[in-house]
Amino acid sequence: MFSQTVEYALRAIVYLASKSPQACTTDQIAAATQVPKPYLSKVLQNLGRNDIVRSQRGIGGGVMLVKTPAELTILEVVNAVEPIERIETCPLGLKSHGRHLCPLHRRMDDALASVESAFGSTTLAEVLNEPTSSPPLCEPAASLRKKVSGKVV
Amino acid sequence: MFSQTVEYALRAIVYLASKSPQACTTDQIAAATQVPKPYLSKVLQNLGRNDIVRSQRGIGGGVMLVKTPAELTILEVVNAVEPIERIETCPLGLKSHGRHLCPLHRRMDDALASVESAFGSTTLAEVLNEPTSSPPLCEPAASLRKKVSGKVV
DNA sequence: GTTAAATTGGATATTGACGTCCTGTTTTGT
DNA sequence: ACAAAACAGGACGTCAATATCCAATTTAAC
Repeated sequence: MFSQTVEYALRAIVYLASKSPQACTTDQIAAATQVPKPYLSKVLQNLGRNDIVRSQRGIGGGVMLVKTPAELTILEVVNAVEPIERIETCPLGLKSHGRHLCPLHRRMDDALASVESAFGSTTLAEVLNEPTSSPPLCEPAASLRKKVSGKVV
Repeated sequence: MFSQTVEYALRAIVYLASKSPQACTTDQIAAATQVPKPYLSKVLQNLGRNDIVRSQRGIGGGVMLVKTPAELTILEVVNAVEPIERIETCPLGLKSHGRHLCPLHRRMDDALASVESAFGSTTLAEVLNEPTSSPPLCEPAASLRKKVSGKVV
């Protein structure tokens, strides 16, 4: 139900949030999130155009969050790469229904609303700070440092 | 977020439920639901293979629901054409996470679960019987009969 | 200034979703 | 038996999502 692109974008943002406000290179993010690097760069470009991340070219450059993890919600990220399209009007174009959805589309839109609400009320900070035995993107005990192209960060 | 195919399948099933236990032709359903007829026939074939509908060839034949509208949930229809895939294990394949999802995927799966739950607890009968000013698939006042290829049913 | 690091953008596969069309098969009514 | 109604299935076309690759551009460090 969620596209691969959404999954990739969220992984990248979670990683960036964990490093925030530091900038990270596409290589770093790709290694940590297991997203194909060439495609990740497209996803990050997209996130850049939608003002979720900011990028800096050249040596020492990379990508960083525009907002703080506490200010950024999952919904903003999802809507940047693949907007959740609520059902506003009757998909059959029945004029008389107007803004009033039929019971079927009412329920479909309710489902969309619940997803939107859940994602909109969760910040990246909440995701990162939640006490858990499974920290996002990494093995609980072992650090990922060794895996990141031998470069210790 | 919901595919076109899911939308089409649900429209067709709602229509069939409204005529249940009568059989309807693909032409009838296509006209009432505004789904392209050739594609609708594929969707209905699919619903047939998944035992949601049963079809009868020849004159007077058509497609009908296998269950009664009261026994059939929206979820069953959705899962027949495009199963809601819950996130069971860590998409990054982190062994140590095992069945325990990280906070990010926990929240994504929670969203899926809420959709699954909402769809699973709603029967077609409930959709049809809900008091509303916008009955499913048709204009509130005018009947659709005149539109259905001139054949009064 | 030159070089190396890093993103940007364009061009190009590949795959599945969406959609169409045609032929074959089953069934009913005459 | 024949004709018409109706679904079944395969072949095909189109387009967007996914993914890759390469050349161009920016930037920091020496």
